[in-house]
Amino acid sequence: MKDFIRVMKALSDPNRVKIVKMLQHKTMCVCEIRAALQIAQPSVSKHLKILEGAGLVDSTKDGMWVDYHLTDGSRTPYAASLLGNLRHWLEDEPVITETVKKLPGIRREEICKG
Amino acid sequence: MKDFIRVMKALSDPNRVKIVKMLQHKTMCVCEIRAALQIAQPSVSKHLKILEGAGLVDSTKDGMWVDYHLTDGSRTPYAASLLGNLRHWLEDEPVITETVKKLPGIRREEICKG
DNA sequence: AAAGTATATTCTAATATGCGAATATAATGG
DNA sequence: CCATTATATTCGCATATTAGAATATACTTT
Repeated sequence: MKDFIRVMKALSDPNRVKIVKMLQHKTMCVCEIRAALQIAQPSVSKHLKILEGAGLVDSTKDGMWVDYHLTDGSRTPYAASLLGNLRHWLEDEPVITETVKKLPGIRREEICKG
Repeated sequence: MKDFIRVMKALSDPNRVKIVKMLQHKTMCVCEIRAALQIAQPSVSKHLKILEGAGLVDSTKDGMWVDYHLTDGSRTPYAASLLGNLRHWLEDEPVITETVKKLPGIRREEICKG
């Protein structure tokens, strides 16, 4: 039950859903996500921690950066199922398509340092 | 997005998940649900309203009683998918099996009037 | 109509959540 | 070691959520 609730709660916030949808396109570091969502860096870190706790995303250290990427959902069937469904769900949602449209223009070398 | 978030939020509360799992077994009125969950009646009504708003449950008036039952999920693909998955998810969860075990002993003719 | 029962709504308190500023930690480069 | 940059954590505030008591509404029965 705890695992299920954690996944539901993690996906109950629009910013976290946007993060998942963005990570479907590419691995991103915190400041790239921050630039895409236009919210404060600590907020991004906290959202990522919640997504990580639910087994939806995972992180890899890359020098100064921390790369966040979707998991394969192996931790819980709930994470696996939702991640699978979210591949096609919300694809036509304006808020999502607009966010995804920004992604090619967001590269850490240019965006960060600020 | 709104519809998706509504379904996730609706299923982010243990009592509401229990309600869904109980309704998989039978249609129930408010006071039956109240007896099964051991929470106040207004709390049950509010949980049901949230589940209804998410397209997960529906209600039918039956004289003095209001029967609540699961929907067919036709309102949103999110409701449909989650209702389908919840048919098998959490089946072995202790909190759920114990709640479901009570159901045969809970009948409105005996439980209500209190 | 009046009384009784089931459900919904309102109100208030306790807790949880989301946000950003300030601060702490970790890694890189001079 | 010191400065810089990326990320994490802490803190305080505003809002949302959940719970139950009190109240309102709807239906049934007499």
